[in-house]
Amino acid sequence: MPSENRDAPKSVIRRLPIYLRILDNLMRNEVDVVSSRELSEETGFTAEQIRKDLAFFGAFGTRGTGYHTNVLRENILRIIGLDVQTNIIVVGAGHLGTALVRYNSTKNPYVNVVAAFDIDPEVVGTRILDVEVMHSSRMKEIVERHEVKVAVLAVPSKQAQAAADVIVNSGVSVIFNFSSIKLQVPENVYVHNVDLSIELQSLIYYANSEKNA
Amino acid sequence: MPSENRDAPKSVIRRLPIYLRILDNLMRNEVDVVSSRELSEETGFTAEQIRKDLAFFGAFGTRGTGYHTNVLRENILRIIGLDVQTNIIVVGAGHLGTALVRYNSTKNPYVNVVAAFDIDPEVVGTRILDVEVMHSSRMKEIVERHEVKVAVLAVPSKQAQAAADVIVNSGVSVIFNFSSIKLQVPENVYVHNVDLSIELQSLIYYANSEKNA
DNA sequence: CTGTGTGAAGGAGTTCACAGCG
DNA sequence: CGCTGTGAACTCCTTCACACAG
Repeated sequence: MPSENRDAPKSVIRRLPIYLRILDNLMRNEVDVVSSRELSEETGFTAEQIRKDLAFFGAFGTRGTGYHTNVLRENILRIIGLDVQTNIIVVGAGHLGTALVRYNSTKNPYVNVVAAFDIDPEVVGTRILDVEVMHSSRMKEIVERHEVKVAVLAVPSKQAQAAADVIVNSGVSVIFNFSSIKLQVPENVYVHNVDLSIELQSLIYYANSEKNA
Repeated sequence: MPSENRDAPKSVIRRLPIYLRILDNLMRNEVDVVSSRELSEETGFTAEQIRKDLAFFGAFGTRGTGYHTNVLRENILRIIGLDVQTNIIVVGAGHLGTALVRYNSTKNPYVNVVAAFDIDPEVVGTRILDVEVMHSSRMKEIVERHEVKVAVLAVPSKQAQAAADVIVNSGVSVIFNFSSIKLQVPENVYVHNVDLSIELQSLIYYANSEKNA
């Protein structure tokens, strides 16, 4: 019986929140039990893969029946660490940063945006929804007070490394980086890059190879 | 000698635009030649992997020397299909959509945002930078006139499937989807999903497993 | 003698096939 | 029987090791 000891494949961790969203929906519709086959239809992943993913962390299902929606949901919440509200900050209150504050405040359950940061006096002191935009010099104070775990980084590339340094110095160990530079960070800091230009450019390859129907 | 016949691994296609950006920088700095080792230092990928990626499409390098920056750049542009400007549209002119229009207009070379679309009378007729926000009913006309290849979809989840239907009907075959639902599209349409909630949630797993230094 | 191009070996993740429990 | 849990086979990609061209 495998447990949470062996470190989980990244691919599995990426899929867990997808299962979670479906389970949230099923809960709302008061569906008590769900099979890997049904999850397969919702997600597009194969049923075997879903069973393997879930079995990696333990045996949550009932043979012959399926998975109890709430049991599975609780377990996934616990595995990811979403059973307690997670505090995050957004660094950079430009257009993208602002959109990300709004997005995570309204569309992302389980996370709480405690503050946004910028260095532009024009925006410091303003609010995005009910989130205050503070000067970056206050980051450490806020991170410590709210035990912030994750920083979303959305500043222009030229300022990205400096902003990352401030983030690391504040004690945050996970950075969700939207800038297009490779951040230099200590080993114990985990950086996840999403580069929208790069992703769009690689899509163009597929747009151009669409000769076949 | 492998050529562009065998269909390229997705992993390779994802990395090509990263090489491209570095080559653009080298061109600006008038660096004529670059080795796989130097590209490795910039990207974090191993030198062998970079050579394999590039060799997949042909032998662009010079043994004992490295790659000629401009030759390699031209080849990558041609492989991806960025040697001609690519026209895209952004569907949804809310906060995220607006940020994406701005982002791609200013930060993404090689692509041209020809229009944004929405159905809210409040925003139809306004401009984001110099990009006009049009009613979705005009999408087909614009797509045909400008031979639009890619649509960026950033509307609320509830409207996402309807918007995707309009996009598909307009003749666009590649959708960059920021909504959190699984779009139902014909087989010949390629959908690339980026779900910011999901990605952030999976990051929280790593934030919580950071016990080790 | 340097750095590319590439077969061979290795590793990670997915699919298959089925044993086993409710 | 039905659906989960899981070893085994397989596929895809990465790393290794080295031949070979400039």
